[in-house]
Amino acid sequence: MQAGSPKWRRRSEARPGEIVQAALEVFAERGFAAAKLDEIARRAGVSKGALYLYFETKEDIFRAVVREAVVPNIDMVEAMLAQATIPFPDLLRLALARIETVIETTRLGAVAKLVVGESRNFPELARVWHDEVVSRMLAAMSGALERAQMRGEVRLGDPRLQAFSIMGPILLGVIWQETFTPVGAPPAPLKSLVRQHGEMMIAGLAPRVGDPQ
Amino acid sequence: MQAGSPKWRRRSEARPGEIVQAALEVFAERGFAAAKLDEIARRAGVSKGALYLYFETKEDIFRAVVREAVVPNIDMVEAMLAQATIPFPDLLRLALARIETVIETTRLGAVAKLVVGESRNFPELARVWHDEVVSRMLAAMSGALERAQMRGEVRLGDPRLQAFSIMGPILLGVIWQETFTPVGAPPAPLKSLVRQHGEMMIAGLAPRVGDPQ
DNA sequence: CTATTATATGACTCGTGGGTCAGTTACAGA
DNA sequence: TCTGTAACTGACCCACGAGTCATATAATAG
Repeated sequence: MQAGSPKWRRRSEARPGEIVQAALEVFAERGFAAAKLDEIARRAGVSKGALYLYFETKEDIFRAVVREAVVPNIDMVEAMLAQATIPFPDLLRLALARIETVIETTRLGAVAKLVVGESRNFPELARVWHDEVVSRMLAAMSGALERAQMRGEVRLGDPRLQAFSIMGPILLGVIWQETFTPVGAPPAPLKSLVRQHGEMMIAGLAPRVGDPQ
Repeated sequence: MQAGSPKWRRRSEARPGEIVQAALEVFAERGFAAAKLDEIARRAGVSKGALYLYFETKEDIFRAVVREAVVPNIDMVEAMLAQATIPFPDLLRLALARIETVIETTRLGAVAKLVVGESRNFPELARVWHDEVVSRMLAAMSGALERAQMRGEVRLGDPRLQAFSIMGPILLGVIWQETFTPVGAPPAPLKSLVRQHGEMMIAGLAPRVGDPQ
């Protein structure tokens, strides 16, 4: 054994983050049940035992993945949608572009698919995802729509349902990409999908002639 | 032991269907990995060994579930969308109403969620679902849109992307119902969602003034 | 009634992987 | 250099559940 290179190093600061990062990859690739702790440990560059220095259980690691990987990205979009000074069509175009960027630069899609797939077995996780991600996004979007309705920029209707109409195709695109493209389906071109959908929604949401203020 | 009531009966005709039915329930509740063959057997009223008289493996049962539970419903919607004589807005309203009925009267939503969740571990299953369900639905919808564009009833644009815009919110509604409603989120009112989304899409798809034929 | 066979049982095997822990190593402080 | 201890290892344990098979029973034919 060479004296110069230690077998391992003590790095208690950096470990948790590295483990979460490795776990994100493995969970995204295999799903919760099929992800093996040995593989997470290997990719994080530690032994399996080391995982238990920082996390209680496999489920605990899963929770950390969801919280750390996603929640930070939501604040940004939320803040953007809260801006009241921009005409709705422009606001929608901006928000959609931002969402598109987040999807393309993070593993958000994979995590979303993961949460949906495992929600039955981990209801608490579904609750976290709902409260900290989906619900906030939907509330921000509904809020913007409601204000736009009051200004007469958007036709009257349940703003929550309108928000569903806006967000739905994006979810479909993400799920398509994560689920069907890997098995040979033609890819869902997220960029043009978001753009065309946005323009269609702007047209579909435009107030009808003769609508009351 | 009483002579009058046999411990079990030979019912080789009815078994496979009963097993598939039971498996659908258990898979929908637990996901593939967490579903136990013992429980499927119990709900089907047989022993675990009997499952292997009719199916090779657990995966085999999963496949049978997907094929039997869903595929028959697709033909109907596909045929409806192929009708060329109806003005597009009416056609869309009819098709959406039909889809809504299928979702409400079958476990299609649960199976969809299941396939999405397990697609990484069972790519062949994702392929079956894509080829026999999603792709066909999308093709039927795109076809109707393309014909409507040629008749000048719908604004020009990539019909496949327009189909994504139409189908996306429905998927979102279904996933919402299967994922978040069980953990305390407000339900996604599928009926009104579909209706409002349909009207919005009809408005958003209407040809712009001055568009070429 | 008896023999035969298809159908069904349930105790069993065995691979797998989450979780444990006795021992090892890095490193800080004296 | 010599501890003390926090950080880390990896062989091990054991619960779990998919899949097997020797045995048992229902149905059927002769």
